[in-house]
Amino acid sequence: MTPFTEKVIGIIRSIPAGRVMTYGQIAKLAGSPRAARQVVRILHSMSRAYKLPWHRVVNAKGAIAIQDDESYNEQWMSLEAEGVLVGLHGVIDLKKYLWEPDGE
DNA sequence: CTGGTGACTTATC
DNA sequence: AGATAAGCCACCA
Repeated sequence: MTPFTEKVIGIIRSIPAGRVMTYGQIAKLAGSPRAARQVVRILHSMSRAYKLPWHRVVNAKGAIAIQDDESYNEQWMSLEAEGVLVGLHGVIDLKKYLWEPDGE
């Protein structure tokens, strides 16, 4: 367990319902602006153990990044359930839903 | 230990 | 604007 991991977990846990964050933002807030991959790995790895809202994390385009259809569908449903309108391509309107902790 | 990969991002061409 | 390269670091073979 590294400090980076703990930060990432804390950041993801702080994402309010109905809002999303990008991997890049999380990585930057955690201390490594280009460590988006680690965020992904941590998320994938810890979401199950820490009950993290991984469905509130999307890529830089504001789209669902998952490759697995089942998980993709699960994220889609979770977002819709929180009031986030997801496009048919899994694209989310970042201008509306992107949560910036600094601008909170 | 070495090497390759990944639910990604940003900068350059 | 689409394609390429480099960066990041944990995990698995």
